Amino acid sequence: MHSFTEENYLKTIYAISLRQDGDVSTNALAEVTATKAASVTDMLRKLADKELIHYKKYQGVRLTEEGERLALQIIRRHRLWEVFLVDKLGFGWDAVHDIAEELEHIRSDELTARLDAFLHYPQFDPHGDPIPTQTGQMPETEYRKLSDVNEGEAVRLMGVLEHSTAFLQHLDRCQLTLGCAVTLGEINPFDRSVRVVSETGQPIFVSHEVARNLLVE
Amino acid sequence: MHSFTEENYLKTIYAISLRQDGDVSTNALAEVTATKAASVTDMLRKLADKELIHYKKYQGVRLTEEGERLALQIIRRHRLWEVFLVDKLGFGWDAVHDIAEELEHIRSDELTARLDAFLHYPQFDPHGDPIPTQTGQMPETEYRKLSDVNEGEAVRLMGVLEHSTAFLQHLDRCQLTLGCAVTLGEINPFDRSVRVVSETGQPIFVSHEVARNLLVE
DNA sequence: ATAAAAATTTAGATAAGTCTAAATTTTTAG
DNA sequence: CTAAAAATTTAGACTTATCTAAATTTTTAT
Repeated sequence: MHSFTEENYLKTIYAISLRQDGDVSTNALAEVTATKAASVTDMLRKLADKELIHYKKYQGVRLTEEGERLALQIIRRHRLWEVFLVDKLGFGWDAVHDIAEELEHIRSDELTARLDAFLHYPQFDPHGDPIPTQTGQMPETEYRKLSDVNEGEAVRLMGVLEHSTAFLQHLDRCQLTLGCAVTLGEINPFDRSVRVVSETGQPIFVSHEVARNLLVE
Repeated sequence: MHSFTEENYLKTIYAISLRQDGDVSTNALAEVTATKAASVTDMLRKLADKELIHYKKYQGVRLTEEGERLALQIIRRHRLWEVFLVDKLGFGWDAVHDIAEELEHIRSDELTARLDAFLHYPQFDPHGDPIPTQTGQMPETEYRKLSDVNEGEAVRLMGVLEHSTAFLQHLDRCQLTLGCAVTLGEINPFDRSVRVVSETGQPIFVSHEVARNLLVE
């Protein structure tokens, strides 16, 4: 079987692949896993031996089919546990990442299936990220960034691109909750900040930095 | 902080201490942890350095106050997760031990407290074992073994001493469920097997081996 | 009381995952 | 196009938890 650490590398390779095209570099992995490039190289050799990644020295890596299957399994478990922590245990959406990071490594298909049923087969986690299916499909979403929406459009907040505690707590303070409907007011041409109006009619000022990290439909 | 492995040793030392008096031997630990005596010795030196156990070479070990506090914390988490797995996810009581063995190592006091509340502060796990309190007290129970009960007495099944899957499944097949009331019929003088009669009037034959591992009140 | 048996510890080795420092390859800029 | 910079890999070392084999201590049985 593969270790806790190997699972984290697979998950990280998948995550980096999503936000760029081409292969994933050693340095990018070192940064995200908070290790040194030399350590990453060692692990890549190991994952390549197990045929979980395609790896050519100096050329970066890409998951094999089996590697991607495993990565999606881990992400599925992570997101299901996040739903559990928020919906059932009442944690804030900004407080669940680290705990889910541990829970995701419990490799029991029956546990995952029962948890899924207990949560009524959720399709999205508390941050709006889609939950991969049992068969390893990542549901497609067609969300736009709030920063790409035009003045006057009415949209609904569906997810976040940034998952840091600081960002999520900022959204809480602004009353920007997933699922809430907002209408775009004028976009400030100087700093591209924007005023949005929530269902309750309350105006909320949103910086471009925040708008770039909010997904809407 | 202490490792996953150190936690398992503490838990094991506590468990062995309960079922014998005097200090716990290296060999006993090696057997339960499925390692070799030499490996146990190494770990004991380490736990002694951290002042989690009292250890004198060749003399066996005993938990310090801090060691016992940690052991009870781990056992508390283990048993709370077992309640979750059985009561909320619908696992059989014979199928939860291994999964709880992994969940117990997630060291978040907030997670444990919220799980406890979500489960409505259970006092016993699915096998009738008491759940240590948040402050590290192991609730006392005054159960007798079914093998010590006299003919004609009416008792209620409250727990098990043996936790193997095989034993628990045997009880399921006999319809011997925790909480069920039974009256003792005659004890066979030859093999000390006993006939018990359940609430429904159904007679159940119980070997001495089984009776020795059933706790009643 | 002492020799044999049992239990325990020590010594030295291994595997996983990490590190630093040095070497190598690839990329970039003039 | 080539030299410097950046990225990556290799070499050698460390830590944790384990092992086997040998040495030591304790217990047991005569």
